[in-house]
Amino acid sequence: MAFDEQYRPDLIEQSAQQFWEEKQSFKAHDDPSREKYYCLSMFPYPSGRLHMGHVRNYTIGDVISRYQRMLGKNVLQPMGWDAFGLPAENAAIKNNVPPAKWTYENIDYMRGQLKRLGFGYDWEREVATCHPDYYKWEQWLFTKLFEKGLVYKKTAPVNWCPHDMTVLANEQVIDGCCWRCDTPVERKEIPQYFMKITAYAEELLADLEQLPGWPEQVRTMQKNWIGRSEGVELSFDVEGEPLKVFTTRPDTLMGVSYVAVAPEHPLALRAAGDNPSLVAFIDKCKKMETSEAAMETMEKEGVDTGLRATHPLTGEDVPVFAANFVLMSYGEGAVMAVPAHDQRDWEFAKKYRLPIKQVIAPVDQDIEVDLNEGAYTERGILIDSGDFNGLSSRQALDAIAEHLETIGRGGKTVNYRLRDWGVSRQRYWGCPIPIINCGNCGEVPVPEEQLPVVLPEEVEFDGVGSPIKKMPEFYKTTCPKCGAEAERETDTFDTFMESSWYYARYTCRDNDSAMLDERADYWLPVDQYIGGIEHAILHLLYARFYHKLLRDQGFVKSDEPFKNLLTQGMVLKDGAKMSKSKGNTVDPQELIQQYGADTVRLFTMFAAPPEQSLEWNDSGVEGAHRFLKRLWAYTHEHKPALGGAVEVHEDIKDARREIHEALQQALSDFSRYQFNTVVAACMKMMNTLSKLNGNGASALRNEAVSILLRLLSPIAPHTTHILWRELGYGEDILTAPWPELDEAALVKDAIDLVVQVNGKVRSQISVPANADNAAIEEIALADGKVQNFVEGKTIRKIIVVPGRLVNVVAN
RNA sequence: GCCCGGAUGGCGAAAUUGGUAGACGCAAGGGACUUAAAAUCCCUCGGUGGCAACACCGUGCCGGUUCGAUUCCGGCUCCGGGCACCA
Repeated sequence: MAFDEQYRPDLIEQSAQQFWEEKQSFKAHDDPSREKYYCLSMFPYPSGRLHMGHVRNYTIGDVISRYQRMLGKNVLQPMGWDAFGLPAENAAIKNNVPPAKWTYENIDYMRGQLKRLGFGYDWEREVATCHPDYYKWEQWLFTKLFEKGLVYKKTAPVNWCPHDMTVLANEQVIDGCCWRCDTPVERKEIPQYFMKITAYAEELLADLEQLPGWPEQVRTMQKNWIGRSEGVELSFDVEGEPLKVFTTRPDTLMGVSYVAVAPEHPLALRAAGDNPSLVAFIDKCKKMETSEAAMETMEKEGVDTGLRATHPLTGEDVPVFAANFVLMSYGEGAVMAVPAHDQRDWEFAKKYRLPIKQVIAPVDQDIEVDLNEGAYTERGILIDSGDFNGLSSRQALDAIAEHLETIGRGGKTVNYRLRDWGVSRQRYWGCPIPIINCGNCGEVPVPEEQLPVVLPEEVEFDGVGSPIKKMPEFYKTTCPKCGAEAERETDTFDTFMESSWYYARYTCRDNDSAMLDERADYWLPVDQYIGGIEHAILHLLYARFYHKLLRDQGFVKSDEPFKNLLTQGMVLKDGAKMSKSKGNTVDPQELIQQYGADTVRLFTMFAAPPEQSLEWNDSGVEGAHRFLKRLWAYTHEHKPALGGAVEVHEDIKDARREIHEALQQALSDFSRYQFNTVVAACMKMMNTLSKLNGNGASALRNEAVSILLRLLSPIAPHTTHILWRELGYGEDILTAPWPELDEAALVKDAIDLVVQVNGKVRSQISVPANADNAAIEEIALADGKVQNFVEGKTIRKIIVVPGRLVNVVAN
């Protein structure tokens, strides 16, 4: 294209993209002889159009990919679609279009948007999780895990709308009611499949230590989520049967004044038979939402079941309550309560007038314990605890655990907050669970040769239940074991299943005979994973779990899928996360049309550091565009004369130092992925260039423009691609070497220092670059302003921070 | 409720290891160019007082450590994310 005087992003970007397309610039080669770099951004749900969160995520990923490529790495940057999910079903009802059609159309549109933004993806590796070629292998792995015993079935609660007769997602429950018909939602226990993630709890926790490239906050969140706690499991005796409880405070065992069980605990259900108030309470608990947030914020209530539990050590009887705060899914669904030493138990005991018995006294005898004000929750010394009196809490843990073990009533154990992963969904638009239910053989996994179990895409979708549950042609089949008539499972998988292994499938998505092959071990682990902080726990934990499953299946050797993690901050608008459901999205399409992809990319990188949340504001885009126009106009007007070494003439010495100082900042900020200040450094460079004149200006201009274009190329790849060629620097900036700093350019003859008196800035001095501390102190004290401030005072100390400041302490 | 973050000019932000708070940009005001406008270029730009030199105050709030704190420690406030079926 002609080197137009006008900056024309539409033409520039089309031309650059065509060049990359023809050269297949971003096709990744499986070349074990080269050092690889796998850069992955979390794939999008194809909701219809890109939003600014996507643009930010994918720009960060693309900048890193292009940067690593210029450092010489063999880069893989793929893209795909997390294509199953609830929104497609909602759209299907709203627009009367089948979920598959809606999804594939969205994918086509959004792919076009990603291409328009110039992201360097290897599109040959694109995956869509709703395609049978993809989910076949997920089904296959599930059957293998079923055979290994890592999958099991049990009943678990779902949100149930009794009016629509349908299962609701937590998101579809608004203030305890159905979002469509406003009917109060109920809990319903139904059989569902679970993956034994708890079998990997210890490893998932321990391996967090292997992830120094992850943000500390994410590792902390995962650690807390897994929630390992060491304690004691012990059993009370209820009507001759053991009732197991777990406690992290066995030292308080002698202070138990009641035991509480979950409302759906078998004991509570049994006791309810002849107790109307208990029946009413259990019924009331069934009306609760299933989300933890709802459970934890509601008022703590309970009802005496009338049962008595015999204390394992004292033999005393204490009441058994059914309580709404006890979770059936955590531990054994039962807890012992010590009101004197646990605040929640204390509040409950006050409410129901239960005894509060102190058994722990503070080590420091000056501390007063007032159990009328609240529980004493610190550790201390045991009192009123029989044989254990006088022991410290720590000693008591061992002593009591040992004693329980001797009498066969319990012992030390480890408990996790982490629960097994329920993967059944009673929805249509998901991957069918590959199980056949046979009257003779029970649950039978679908044999490999019959996979995939394909989800029918041509369906009537009315929103009342999943259409495949009403399609005999789908669910009627024969048992693979005995040949009898049998029915397929009609539930589908949680969509987190698909997003837990897509990163691995990109490495070999053309393999139609195996889930993964040896290419996975070349590319994996992912060197840099980039995505929203909202995925800090669930998605990232499931993907880590899956990686270990894949490893144990022999597909990969690494223990962890993502070596480095960058959690992108959210793009907010009006103080809240931009999302379709909140209706506060900004459509990047208009901005791209008005300013071009490079402006949108540049502004997105400039607006905030990647990890910080970004409050969206349209103004400011203009500034990024102005910068690119300036760059274009400048290089058009001063086409640098190529060749020849830089002659460091006195006229341009300061300018060259400024250029290299900016380069130094840019190089360092690139390496720590802080792109906003990379852009700032480039702008500074441009400012220096605009003022450049005098002897040697032309050669410096040549050097500086070449540096600037290369620094900017990962961020604004189209503009820099065209300029690199038009100015004659080379054929393809993608293959240019990364710029290098000239340390000699940074050298200064004199250094400006700030002089403080008692920590307040009072003056500035200039000292020779080679001055020692004594000389600096002398110059500082000789300064007139400093003398004014120290007059009449005694100088106590002088602190010299080389290259920065002098602080004179005087009083 | 529990876990994890965040808060700096009118706005987005910078300050890499405790060392000049506000780099870079936006907006605003003033000026140049122009018949005019746009574009572009130049100047000013945290607050208060002052003609000025300069002084005092200032990084959500209260307190602490230090010669020196946006940065470290203790206690709050407000906002955001997650809480297992949104993805």
